Amino acid sequence: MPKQASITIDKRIAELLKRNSLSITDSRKKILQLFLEQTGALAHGDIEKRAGEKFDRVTVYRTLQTFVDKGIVHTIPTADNSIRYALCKDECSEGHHHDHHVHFVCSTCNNTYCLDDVVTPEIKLPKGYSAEQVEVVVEGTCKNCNR
Amino acid sequence: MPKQASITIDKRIAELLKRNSLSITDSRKKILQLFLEQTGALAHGDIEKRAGEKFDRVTVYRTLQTFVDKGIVHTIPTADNSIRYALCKDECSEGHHHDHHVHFVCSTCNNTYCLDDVVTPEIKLPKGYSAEQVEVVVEGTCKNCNR
DNA sequence: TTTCTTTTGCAACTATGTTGCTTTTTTATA
DNA sequence: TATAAAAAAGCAACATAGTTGCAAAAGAAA
Repeated sequence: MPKQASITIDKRIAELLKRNSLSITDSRKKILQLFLEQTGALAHGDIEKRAGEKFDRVTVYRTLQTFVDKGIVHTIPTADNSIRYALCKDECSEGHHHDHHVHFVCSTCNNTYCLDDVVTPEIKLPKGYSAEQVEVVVEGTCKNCNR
Repeated sequence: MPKQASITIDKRIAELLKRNSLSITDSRKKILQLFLEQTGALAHGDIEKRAGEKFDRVTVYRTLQTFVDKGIVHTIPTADNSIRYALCKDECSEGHHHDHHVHFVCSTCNNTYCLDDVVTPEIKLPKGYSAEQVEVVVEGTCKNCNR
């Protein structure tokens, strides 16, 4: 990786953390880097592994929780009961996620993607029910695996 | 409960198990009864509690897994990472779930419902992606809690 | 009833997630 | 840039969730 690029990413990360009044620490930098380096979503386990056993499990849990609280990442529910995390777009703010896109789980490569351009549809509910949030998870084959 | 009604339910349960070539056992009967007795979905923990500590944890896990495999119940992913189970409608068969309805989680009473009459919408995916299944979970306030 | 098959319960284990507390790191400020 | 206050990390211990192998028990079939 060229030095220039990593400086840029470092700056981006530092700004992101400052904007959310979070201390700039190794674990937070590393975990954010993992998210920036890749397109898909990450499960807690992925992060633990990819961080190279450098951080305590508890630190990873707490860091992810902090990121969710601050609106930096959002969670994606999946059928296999393993929460995945993905970076939020800019519209998310503390305590208020605007996560109106569809999520896609590839059954071949098992990656999870945010389809940021696919908005969740309106759901017409029966009388008496009112919706606060709509989660759509599509399972299928992704771009790469379909080739 | 009138005796007549419970005989009917017992018969229904026995038939359901036979149809799926499953032995008729206490735990299976009891767990199916829990599902039939209530409108919402059940999490593993709910079942363990409501079965009155009569069965081993392992038995409950295995029973639920068997029911999922046979297409008797289906799972509902939720944002809090706790899989919930609900009875399938008749169209489901072994190894092949036809679970095209929307699920609703009430943020007040925390119950999960199958909205059998609300079908999942078509999702237009970006080029290269193909869908096998679409899961829609709506969070909001249910009929009872909105009153 | 007896035999064969299926299911259960138990024990032990792995994985996942949480909490309290101490030490270390970061930040703000002098 | 040294230092005090605040925040975060690490550790230990615990709690919950889920899995596996195996022997005992229950169900099905004859």
